[in-house]
Amino acid sequence: MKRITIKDLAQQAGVNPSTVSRALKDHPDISPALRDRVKQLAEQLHYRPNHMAVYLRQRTSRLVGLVIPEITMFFYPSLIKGVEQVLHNHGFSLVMLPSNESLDRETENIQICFDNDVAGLLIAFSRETNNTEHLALLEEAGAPIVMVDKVLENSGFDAVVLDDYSDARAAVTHLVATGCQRIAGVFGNPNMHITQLRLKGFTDVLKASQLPLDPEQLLFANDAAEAQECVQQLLRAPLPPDGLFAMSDEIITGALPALLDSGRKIPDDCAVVCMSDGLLPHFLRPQVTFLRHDGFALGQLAAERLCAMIKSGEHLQADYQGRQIVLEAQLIEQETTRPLNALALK
Amino acid sequence: MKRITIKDLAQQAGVNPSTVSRALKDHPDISPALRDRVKQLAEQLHYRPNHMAVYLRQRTSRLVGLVIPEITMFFYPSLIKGVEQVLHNHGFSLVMLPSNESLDRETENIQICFDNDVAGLLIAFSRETNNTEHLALLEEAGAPIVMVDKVLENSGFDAVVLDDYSDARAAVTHLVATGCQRIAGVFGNPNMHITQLRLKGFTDVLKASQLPLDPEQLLFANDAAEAQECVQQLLRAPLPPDGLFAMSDEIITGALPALLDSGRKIPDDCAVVCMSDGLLPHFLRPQVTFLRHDGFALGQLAAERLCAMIKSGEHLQADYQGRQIVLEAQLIEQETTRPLNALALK
DNA sequence: AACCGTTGCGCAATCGATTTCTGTTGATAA
DNA sequence: TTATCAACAGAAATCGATTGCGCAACGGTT
Repeated sequence: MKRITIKDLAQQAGVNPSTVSRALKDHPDISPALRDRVKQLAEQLHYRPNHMAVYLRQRTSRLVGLVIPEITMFFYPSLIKGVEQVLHNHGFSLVMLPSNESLDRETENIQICFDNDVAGLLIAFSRETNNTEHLALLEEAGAPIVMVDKVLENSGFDAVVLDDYSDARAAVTHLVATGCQRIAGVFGNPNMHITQLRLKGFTDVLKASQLPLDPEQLLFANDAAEAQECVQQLLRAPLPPDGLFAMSDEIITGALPALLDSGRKIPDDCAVVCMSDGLLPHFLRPQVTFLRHDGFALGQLAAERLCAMIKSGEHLQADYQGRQIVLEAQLIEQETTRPLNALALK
Repeated sequence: MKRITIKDLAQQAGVNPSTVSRALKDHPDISPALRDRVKQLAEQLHYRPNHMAVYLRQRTSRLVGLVIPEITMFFYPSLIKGVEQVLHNHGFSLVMLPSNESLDRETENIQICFDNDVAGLLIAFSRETNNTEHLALLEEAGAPIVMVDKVLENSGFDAVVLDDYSDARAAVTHLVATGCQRIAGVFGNPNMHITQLRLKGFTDVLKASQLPLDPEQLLFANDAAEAQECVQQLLRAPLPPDGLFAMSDEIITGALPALLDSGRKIPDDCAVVCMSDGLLPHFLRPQVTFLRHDGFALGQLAAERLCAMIKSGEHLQADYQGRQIVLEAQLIEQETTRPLNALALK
């Protein structure tokens, strides 16, 4: 019940608390003999410094806030895992703060970070968020901030992202290359920056390929269930698609069952490609060709960057410019797209 | 950059810091006039009390530790979400501490909780854990502890669990009722208590039904990929199963593709049933009959119980006995098992 | 012998909020 | 008019760890 404090150690050792403090952190002022004696005593009594007291004194904790739009089974588990691993290696603990896709809640989460004197913040914005005003509180408090995955442009903060535009291009290009003529796209919430980028990648490829860009073939869904409905609707159209692009794990998880339920053969009736963390496609049947967006690696990168900033304090300089780190993706081909030489057969 | 403290308010208001403190928390000694003036000032200057200082003084934080074996896309996202929702409603923040299925790491996580003076702990044990000695540190510090999902028996701590034994029975019984004769089971790590309970449920039903219990039809897998291999192996046997029980989301995620890849028809060649959070089966094809284990509700229950303990302090009594809360599950029938009247047809 | 630098450690302030103990008003009752 | 008691607010201690400053003791220098 009773917690051992530095005073207890001091009393036991017959020295001043300040001396104990210095001994424990190898201050040169303390003689090796006393230092060892104190350390041994601390060991014996299972002394553990009270973080709260240290935080209070040093005005910063060993906590890092992770604010994400929502806790889902898609993508974020990987990201969280990557983040946590790196943070732990650097001696930080993770405070999980989901925003439930609400700006208000996101703002509140920032305040919680402030209240707890977090050493830094990792944030993926909700779909309601379109500026970074609510980060000012923490920024002014001197905490480093790294945006990850769902970011905003021109915010001045560091960003660790995927190349959403190019990666979407690559995915759609693959679909085009296999001979699709009417390609539909199912996207996440149109408010999100990553949706806009992926959508632009999608449309740019279709334009460049001189393929039809039917607005009715562009659908938006907030979750897997909505994506399922979207695709069902898509398939009822007089001219259904022969190629489908799914923007994310969440989308493909809804889209694929809808395709299968309609009795279509993949890829013969409709080829499919998506962007994915890479876990799910391994277990979906048929296995989907996808552009691998490694959430784990993204989380690691973001956390490493944040830890570097915490250590260096570089963000405190008046003229500090946020750095942007882009993680490369990888195309993983599966049987849901026709073989590339299908083109030659046409 | 500068943080507003209670001293700043005191200076501005021309009173003593202690008076400000009292005014802000509606102490009867403070006149309404002054109270309102101070509150307004606090509002104006965006005063936020420093949690660390409060923690230090009051010896308890608004942080709750959540220790789970691993961050995966299966089950835990739901659980975390449920936990977080309830904690947030009660004004607590969640510190995420994955153990990576390691007892050492789990022990370390407990220490981190102790160091941060958490108000309470929610824990799902790693598969290496078979006693609760490492919780003593926190217990002695007076923190309430609630075990959730992956628990140990006779530990004296509160437990919020599913009825693993009965639920497994129900699932297997359903399989038997639809006429399966050779039922195989794929389970998680055999070290886990929940595996043992579900395994016992499984075998008890087979025994009671006088069905063969071939040890080669009992397989254990640590993740979805291993489950996939297990089932592949199972299907190569001279007498392959006509019914399959998958213990969890993770298992079914590997098992189902293996079945499909073998070209089998479900349920005609092999009926399938699993235990699941209920999210995934909605998107798997074919849709699997499952016993729904609601992770979200489980997380909510556990967090509610913990918050109640934090408030009441009931766990501090010398003779406190941990309470057990069992969440009921629900059988969700799908096309992966034959219709029940198949029995009559035989 | 007077001086100086170094070593080794204690004193006390500090972080921000809370709380106990006091003390000072002003009002009311005697 | 004085005793008494609210109402109100300040001083100071407290939580645990850290740190600037001071200082004693000792060895070496001139």
